[in-house]
Amino acid sequence: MKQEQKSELTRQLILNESFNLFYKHGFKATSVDKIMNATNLTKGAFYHHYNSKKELGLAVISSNLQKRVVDGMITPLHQKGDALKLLEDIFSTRLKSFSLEEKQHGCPMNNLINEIADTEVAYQVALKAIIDKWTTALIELIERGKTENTIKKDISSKAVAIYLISAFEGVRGIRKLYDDDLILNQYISGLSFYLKQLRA
Amino acid sequence: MKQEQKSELTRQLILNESFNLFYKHGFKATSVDKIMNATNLTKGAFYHHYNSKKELGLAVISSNLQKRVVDGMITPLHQKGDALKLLEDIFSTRLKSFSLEEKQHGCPMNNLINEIADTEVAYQVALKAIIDKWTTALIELIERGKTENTIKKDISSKAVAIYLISAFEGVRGIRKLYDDDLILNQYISGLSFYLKQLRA
DNA sequence: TCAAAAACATACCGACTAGTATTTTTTATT
DNA sequence: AATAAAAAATACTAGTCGGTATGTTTTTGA
Repeated sequence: MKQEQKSELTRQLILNESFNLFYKHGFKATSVDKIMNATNLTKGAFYHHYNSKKELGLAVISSNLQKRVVDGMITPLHQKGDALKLLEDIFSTRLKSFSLEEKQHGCPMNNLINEIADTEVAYQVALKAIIDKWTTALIELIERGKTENTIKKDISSKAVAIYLISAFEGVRGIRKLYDDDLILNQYISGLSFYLKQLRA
Repeated sequence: MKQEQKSELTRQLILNESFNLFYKHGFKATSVDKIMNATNLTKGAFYHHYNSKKELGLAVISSNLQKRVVDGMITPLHQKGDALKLLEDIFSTRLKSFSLEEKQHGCPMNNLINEIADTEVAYQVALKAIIDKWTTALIELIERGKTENTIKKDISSKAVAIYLISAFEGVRGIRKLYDDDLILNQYISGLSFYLKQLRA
């Protein structure tokens, strides 16, 4: 195999195992040793491809984490159809589709935001980039709804976007405390009412 | 000084310094050594009063953390006056009143929820107790609004409570990513619209 | 084929971790 | 004042942490 390909493959392996371990045990609680143990490689390999754990954290955020949010929450926003219905579908369907593990461990992005965003500006910037992307896409869809006369024109698209994201990330944290989905159903019910009120 | 009083004073000192350090640097990143350094006492004193770091964590949650939420978000709910106005005041006023540090470091409870709630059932239970208290108090106020005909009767009080808490905790995390209050203003605007729609 | 470079392995470093064992100091009781 | 008990200090353990230095193996290009 070509050297470059092999390198890329190793980096991807490290990234994926890191993402999983960061998600399950948190960033600080996951050591480089544990990550490399999961890859069946050694520390020497790690520090050949990355200069520090911090650099790895940033790479996980801007590749794995970003892709996850884009695929799950942003790309679906570009579908055709009634804007409000789309919003309700995406936010509630995604929540319902989560595995038990994903419910217990919450949102990988929100976890990182709350664990490490206030320890390093670099983490802040990387995570902000994802939230900004998400916000922008939401605003676009809400604006479309306004031009199509399905969404009230006197509300702030950005305020709605922020409120939607906040509630979604918030409930994914709170769900960690419970061992059933009641709280998610309450959230969905609350979301549903909220979106209804936005209809023109 | 009486022995019992001194003991209690020391425990309080440890609890308060722990809360501050957990808040600023996270639970895992705060070692027992660092805590005891902040108290100007030694490790021997710590393990005389607490059996483990985990026990300390639980004590911080059910004393400092609980008190903070009760004082800041629950007790104010029992005031007289229009229920919806009360809700808007409490959720937005509190947000605006936060210091720069409190904006940068987010919500102490939400931080812990996202950092350690999925690592130990005991943490889950302790944190859940706070959220349940908060939810119950919110539901009571919303129910009062219904009986006073200021809040629509066909909405689920619990769903509204959960949605309010979720959005509040969510935005406190997201605010960490930014260095200004724009996001908070967007949230407040979103909240304001949401509450308006609940009015009977 | 051969040397340079890249990929990875091994062994190690000093700093830090939660927790323990033991001793000294302070307080309370008689 | 003597004694016991509580509070706190000191010194330590075995293990983990991120990171480095230096090997060995594999791949590459001439």
